[in-house]
Amino acid sequence: MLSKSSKYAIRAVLYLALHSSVEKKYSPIEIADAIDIPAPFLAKILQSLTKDDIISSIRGRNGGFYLTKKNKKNPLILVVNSIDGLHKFHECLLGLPVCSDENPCPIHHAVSPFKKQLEAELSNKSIDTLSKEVSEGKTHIFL
Amino acid sequence: MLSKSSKYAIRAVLYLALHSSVEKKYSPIEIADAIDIPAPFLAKILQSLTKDDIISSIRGRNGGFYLTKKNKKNPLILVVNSIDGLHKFHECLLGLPVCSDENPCPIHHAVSPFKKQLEAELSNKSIDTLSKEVSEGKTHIFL
DNA sequence: AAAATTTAAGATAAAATTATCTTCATAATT
DNA sequence: AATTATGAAGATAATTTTATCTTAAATTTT
Ligand code: FES
Ligand code: FES
Repeated sequence: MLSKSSKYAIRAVLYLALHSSVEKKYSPIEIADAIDIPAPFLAKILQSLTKDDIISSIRGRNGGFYLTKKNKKNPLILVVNSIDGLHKFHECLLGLPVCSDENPCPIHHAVSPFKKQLEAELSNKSIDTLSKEVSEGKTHIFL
Repeated sequence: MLSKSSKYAIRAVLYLALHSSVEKKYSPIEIADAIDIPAPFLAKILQSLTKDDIISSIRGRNGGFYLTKKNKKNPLILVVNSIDGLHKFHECLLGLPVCSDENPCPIHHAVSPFKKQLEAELSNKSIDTLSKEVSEGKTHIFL
């Protein structure tokens, strides 16, 4: 469903939402260590998210990746969209060329409501909101 | 979520459930043509399912793949289990090492019920039942 | 017994995804 | 201006998944 890149990205962005600010920036290595994912791969992902203006970065000494207040107001689905594309949420789980209530595959009815709910969840909740759930200990981005 | 192999397998098994019997067997090429997937790849998948006794085959002239009545009584999840393994249904969608209500990731609550329902659907409905829905035109295995 | 047809098995290849490395540009500090 | 720390960009590599091919074994028909 989600690529490994998207998974890493979501966790990294939430990590930045929790800990970073314009004053406190993070290197890919710091983030990767914290959430236990490969650092050079994460670096690539962060670059790509920066290009799409979903996270922020400053290079040079004392530089790093961080989230502005504006960044934190975005819904998390921007991250998935930037990396995997939204079509991931609209594809048939059995690989049929279209997924619709009109031409459902045998598992469409079990699957479709949840694809919609997951997409809605990621679209409606801001990065900020989701990161607060993490800081409150309700959810986790590493174990 | 499901590998391409599993997707192809599910559709091919349902195709066999619909059309095959001990008297009427199908070659990988016939099935692949019918549901529009690559034939040599499907052949491998069918071999593997045969080894796990989920479908039946007879080789030599007039041979082919088919489903016995017993085969049709099995739940479809056997197919997924044989190819991908059931862990697919128990993994965290964000890649955390465990997925549990105790240590949920930020999207666990949106996702977990869906995984359970899908697994239940595939476990409770037999191949026979699901193929009947296809024959009644309620669902589709190709478009 | 020979020929024809079909699955089984294993080797190989292509493509996509995941991961790493190396060099360059940029910014702050000294 | 030189040094140092950092992200950006692009090349490369490893791994996994997907796909194909080739040969062998089995079964029926002739
Ligand atoms: S048609 Fe297969 S999931 Fe909707
Ligand atoms: S913990 Fe992530 S889906 Fe359950």
